[in-house]
Amino acid sequence: MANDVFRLAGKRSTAPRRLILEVLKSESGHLDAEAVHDRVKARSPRVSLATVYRSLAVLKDMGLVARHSLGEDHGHFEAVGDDPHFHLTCAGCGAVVEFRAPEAVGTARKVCAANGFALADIHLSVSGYCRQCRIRRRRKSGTAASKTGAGR
Amino acid sequence: MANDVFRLAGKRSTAPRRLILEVLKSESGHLDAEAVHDRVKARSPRVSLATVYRSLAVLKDMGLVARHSLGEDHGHFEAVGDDPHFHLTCAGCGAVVEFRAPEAVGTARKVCAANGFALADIHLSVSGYCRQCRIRRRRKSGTAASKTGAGR
DNA sequence: CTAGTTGCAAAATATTTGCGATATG
DNA sequence: CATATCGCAAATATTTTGCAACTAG
Repeated sequence: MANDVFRLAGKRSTAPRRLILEVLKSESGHLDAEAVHDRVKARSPRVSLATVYRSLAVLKDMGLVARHSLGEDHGHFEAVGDDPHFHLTCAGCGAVVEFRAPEAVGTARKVCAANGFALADIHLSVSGYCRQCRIRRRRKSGTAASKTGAGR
Repeated sequence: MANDVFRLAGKRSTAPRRLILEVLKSESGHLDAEAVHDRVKARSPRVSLATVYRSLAVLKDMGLVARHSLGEDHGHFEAVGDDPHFHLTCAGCGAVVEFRAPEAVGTARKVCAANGFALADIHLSVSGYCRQCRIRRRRKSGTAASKTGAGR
């Protein structure tokens, strides 16, 4: 199996790490640390949340996992696959739609080159309101300081 | 003066709000909540950090301020100006370079339309390593679980 | 005068870290 | 067997909230 990814990266291949990576690969969605922890605990109850964070950090350093700030709130993690994609999120209900945008990659490369940077990561996330949320929104408009993303 | 932005938005024009907006407009950089608070305290020492957060939320709702997750860590705020721009950040030293990318706006619009979303916000941030940091990096490579952005 | 806004202190959330125990290479 | 990694609990950082006092309209 491709369990040697760790060895090759000079890291140890441990059960928690393998499990976490497996979880992220199977659930193609975007899980936050807590969600990953839940999935992992189902199979290995003694794995701690701290280990999940530490492992995610390692996996990210290895380039196998990406972290996104989807709802502008806390982090979401995702296995890095073959083709890069980005995220469209609904500011109302939090729904997430993935989309491809090769142009964005080109843009990023150009900008990096122009500034002497070595490209590491591209984060393109678009937010808006889905149909449902636009309707809901029309009724109760301008109630109070709503959700900002400034927060929590 | 354009102090009626608040009134027009159905919000009250208060000293803290005016000050915070002014701070963000003058310092064209990207300040985090604490930095904004510091600047504001210099002129009005009794303004609390809580108020800064609450005001930033209001300003963001009004579309006058944007929040970015630049270092992947905590939030940074910026006054929304005339033309939209994006950010290139160095994963090593945290340097931030702004750049324009009208294509990205087009891409975002298309994606929203294709999914029935009403476009609200575009976040394009590219990270990489600047020249200096690439050099620094070559020496001490692969020491341990470094900085992930998973964190703090 | 009334409701939106503030300050303060306490709470909530997300993530990190110290340390002794454990398991990998 | 040496040390990277883990689990646990405690620590940190960031952002939010309850509530009484204040103030803009």
